[in-house]
Amino acid sequence: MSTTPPPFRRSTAAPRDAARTRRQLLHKAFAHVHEAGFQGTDLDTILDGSGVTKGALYHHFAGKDALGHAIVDDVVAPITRDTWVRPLADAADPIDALIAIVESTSLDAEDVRRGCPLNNLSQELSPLDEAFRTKLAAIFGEWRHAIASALRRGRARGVVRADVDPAETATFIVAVYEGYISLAKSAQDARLLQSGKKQIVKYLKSLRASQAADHDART
Amino acid sequence: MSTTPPPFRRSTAAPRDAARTRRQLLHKAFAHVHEAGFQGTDLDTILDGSGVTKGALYHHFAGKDALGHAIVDDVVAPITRDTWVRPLADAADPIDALIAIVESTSLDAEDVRRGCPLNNLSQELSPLDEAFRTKLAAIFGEWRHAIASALRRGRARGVVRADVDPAETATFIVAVYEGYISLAKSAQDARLLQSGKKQIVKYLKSLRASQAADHDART
Amino acid sequence: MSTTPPPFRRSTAAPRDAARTRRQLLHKAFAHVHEAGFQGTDLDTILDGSGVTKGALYHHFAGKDALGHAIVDDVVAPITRDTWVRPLADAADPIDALIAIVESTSLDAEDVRRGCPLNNLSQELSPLDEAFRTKLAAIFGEWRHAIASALRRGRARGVVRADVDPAETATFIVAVYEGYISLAKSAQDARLLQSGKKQIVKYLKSLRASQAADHDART
Amino acid sequence: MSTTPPPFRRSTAAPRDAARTRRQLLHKAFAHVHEAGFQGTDLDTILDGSGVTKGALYHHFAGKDALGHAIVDDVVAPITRDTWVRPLADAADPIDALIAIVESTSLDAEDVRRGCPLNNLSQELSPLDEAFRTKLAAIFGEWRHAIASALRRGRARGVVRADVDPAETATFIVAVYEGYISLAKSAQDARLLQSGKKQIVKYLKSLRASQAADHDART
DNA sequence: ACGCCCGGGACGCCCCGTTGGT
DNA sequence: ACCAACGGGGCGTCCCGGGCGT
Repeated sequence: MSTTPPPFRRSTAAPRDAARTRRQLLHKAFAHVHEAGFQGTDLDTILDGSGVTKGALYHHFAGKDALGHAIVDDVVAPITRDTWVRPLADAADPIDALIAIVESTSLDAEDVRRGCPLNNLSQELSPLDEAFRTKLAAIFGEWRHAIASALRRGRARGVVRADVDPAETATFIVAVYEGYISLAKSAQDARLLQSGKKQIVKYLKSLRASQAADHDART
Repeated sequence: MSTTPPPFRRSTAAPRDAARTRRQLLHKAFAHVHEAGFQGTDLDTILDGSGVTKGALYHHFAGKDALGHAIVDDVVAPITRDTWVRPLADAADPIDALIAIVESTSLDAEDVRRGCPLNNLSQELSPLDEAFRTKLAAIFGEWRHAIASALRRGRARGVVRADVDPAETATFIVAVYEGYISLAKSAQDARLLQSGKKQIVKYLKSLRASQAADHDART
Repeated sequence: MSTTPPPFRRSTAAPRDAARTRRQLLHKAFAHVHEAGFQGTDLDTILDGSGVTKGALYHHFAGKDALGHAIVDDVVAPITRDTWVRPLADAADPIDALIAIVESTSLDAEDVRRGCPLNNLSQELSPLDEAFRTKLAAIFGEWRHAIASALRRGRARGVVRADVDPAETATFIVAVYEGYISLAKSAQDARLLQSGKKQIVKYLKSLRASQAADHDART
Repeated sequence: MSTTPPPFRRSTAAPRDAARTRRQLLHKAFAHVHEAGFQGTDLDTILDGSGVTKGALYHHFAGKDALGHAIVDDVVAPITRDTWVRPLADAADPIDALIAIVESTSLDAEDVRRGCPLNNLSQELSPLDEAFRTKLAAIFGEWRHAIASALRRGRARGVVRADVDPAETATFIVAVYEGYISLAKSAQDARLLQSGKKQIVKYLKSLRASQAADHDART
C-alpha cells in the first residue's frame, strides 16, 4: 500500500459524470435565482454548496448569462410544460384540467416566499436583456396558447361556453394567476394565495357551458 | 485675478436648495430603479445625469438602502395613493371610479416596458430584505383596502351587488391588474395590456347592482 | 413673556464662546486620537458628541492636519511640561522629583489601554509626516533635556553620582519609561506597568550619590 | 487568428506559483505596513509594485484584516523568533547572547526611521482590535519568556547574578530596547539608538555574576 | 473531455476631508 | 458658525479566463 492516500474526490460517488455535474449546477443555480433573482445570485454562492468548482462551471456554461439561459430552457420552461401545457393537451375537459392545476398550486411557505420563477425572471430581466425577454415571453406564449387551445377544444365539445374568447380568456387566467402569486409573495401570506385559488376556480367554473348548470357552488 | 464670471453651478437655477437636490436624486434614482431594478441600479449611474455628486447623495441618504426606502416612501407610495386611494375615497360611485382609473392606465411603450414600480420592487426585494418587503406589502395593503372600502360603500348605497365580498374582490382586482401589467411587460406588447384593461372593465361592470339594468352587454 | 422663544443655543450655557468651542473640539479630538490614532480618527466622530458642526471646526482649524498640530501643541506638549519639565525645574532633589513623577503614573485600566499620547502620535506619524515628526521629537527633546538638566544640577549639588552622564541617563530614563508603557499597552495589563514603575524607581535610586546614603531603603 | 506568441506573464519567471505570489504579497504588504502603519496602508498601493492583482490578493487573503494577521504570523513573529528566541535558546551564556543580539541591531537610517514592526503594530492596533492585540501581545510574551528562560538557565549555571529576577529583568530589557527604538524613530537619529545599544549592553554586563569581577562596568 | 487552482481587473458602495454660500 | 454639496479613493467582491492535471 502506498503512504499517500488516494486524493479525495469532491465527495464520494460520482466520478466525473459530466451530465450529472451539469444538472447539479443547474439546479443549485435555479434555486438561488428563484430566491434572489438573477442579478442577486453570484456564481460563488452557487458553487459553495455543490462540490463543483469555477472551472467546472465554465466548462459547462460560457458564462453567467449562458447559465441563466440554460436555467430558463432546462428548468423553468419544463416546469411550465409539465404543469400546464402537457396536462391541458391531454385533458378531456379543459375546465376540470385547469381547476386541477390551479388547485395543485403549492401553498408551502417557501414557495409563496419565492413566487413564480417564470414571472420573477421575466420581471427582472425583461427590460435589461432582450434575449432573455424573448425567451421568457415565448414561454408565457406557450402557456397562454396551451390554455387557449384547450378552451377552444372544450368549446367545440360543448363543455365551454360558446361566448368565451379562448385567447382573451387564456390571458386573463394567466394574469390573475400570476397576479395572485405576486401579491402572496409580497405579503408573504399563503392565505392570500389560498383565496386567489378559490377565486380563480370560481371563475373557471363560470366558463362552463350552462347545460349542467350553474348550481355551481361558489364557495 | 481674472475676470471670469463666477462659474455656474451645476445647472442653472437653485443654488443650495436641499429639498430640490433631494428630489432630483430621488426621481433620477426612481427612474433607474423602475427600469433596471434596485440591484441593477448603481449609484454612479444615478449621479451621472443628475448634476449631483456622491457627497450630496451621501448627505441626503445614509446609503443605497436608505435611498431605496426613500424611493418607496416618497415616490412609489404617493403614486399609488394619488392614482387609486384618493380618487376612490372621493368617488361617488366606486365602479365608475375604478373603471376610470383602469382606463387611465398608460399604454405608452415605455410604461409597458417598465411595468409597475410597486410590483417590480416587491417581486425583486421581498425575499431579500424584510424591511423592504414589509413596507411594500403595506402599500399593497393600502391599495386593496382603498378598493375594498369603496366597494363596501358602494354596496351600502346599492350601486354594487350585494353578493360582492369587498375584500376578496379588491384583492382579485389588484391581482388581475398587476398580472396583466406583468404579462404586457414580459411580452413588451401594449395590446396585451389594452386587452387586459378591457377585460378588467368588463369584470368591474359585472359588479354593478343589476337594478337599472344588466342589459349590460358583457362583451 | 415674548412669543418668540429665545433660539436655543446648542445646549445650555456657552453663548458663542469661541475659545470655549475651540477647547471642546481640541479635547474631544485629543481623546479620540489618543484612543485610535490620528489616522483612525475621523472628523465626524469628533463632531458627533460635541454640539459643534463641521463648519465650526473648519473655522477654528484649517484642516485635519492643523487640528492634529493643535492637539500636539495645546494638549500633548503641555502634559509633558506639566508632568515632567516644570516639576523637575522646581525640584530641590532631582531624584526625589523623578521618583515622584514616575510613581504618579496612572495605573488606571483606560490609561494603560491607551498608552502615552506623545509616543503614540510619534510612532504613528513620524514616518508619514515630517512636520509632525519634528514637532513631536522636539517635545521628546524638551523632556530629555529637563531630566538631563535636573540631573546635572543634582550632580553639582552632590545628590547625584558623579559618574552619571546626564544626557545619556536622561534618554535612558525616557526610553525605559516609554518602553514599559508600550508593553503594558500591548499586554493591556496594569501589573506590567506597576512592575515597570518599581524597576525604574530602583534604577533612579541607584543614581543617588552614595554619601549619606542608603539608610533610606524606600520601597 | 494571429501568430502572436503567448503574452508574457507579468514579469519573467514563475508562472502560477501560488506560494510565491503569497510571499510577494506578504512582503510587499509588510514593507508598507512597517512604513506607514496598518491603517496607513492601502491595498492598491500594495498591489502596484508587486505585479499582483486584486483578484490574487483576494484569493490568498479574505480581506485586509486577514492580510494583517498573516503579516504578523508569517513575517513579524518569525523575525522575533529568529532574532531573539532561537539564539537565546541555543546560547551557552545568555549574557553574551543578549549582548550579541543587541549589538546586531541595525543602525541603518531606514531601519531607524521605521522602528520596530512588532511595536509599531502593537501600539497602533492594540486599542482598536482585540484579535490583533492578543496575537501581538503573545509575541511580546514569547520574547520576554525567551529572555527570562535564558537568564534562569544562566543563573543556574552561575553566569548570571543570583539576585536577578529573570522575569522582571526580561521585561526590563525588552522595555528599554523598545523604548530606545521608539525614541530613535521619533528623533530619526541613529546616534540615539547607538547610545541606547551601549547603555543596554552596559546594563546586561551588570547582570553577570561577579566572579570574574566587575572591572568592567565601563560606560 | 472534464475539472481545478490561481489569477485578473472592473466597479460598487461607503465614507471621508474639504469647500462655498448664508 | 452652519448647512449643503464635493469628489476622491478605500475596501470588498464579482464575473471571468488561463494553465495544468486527470
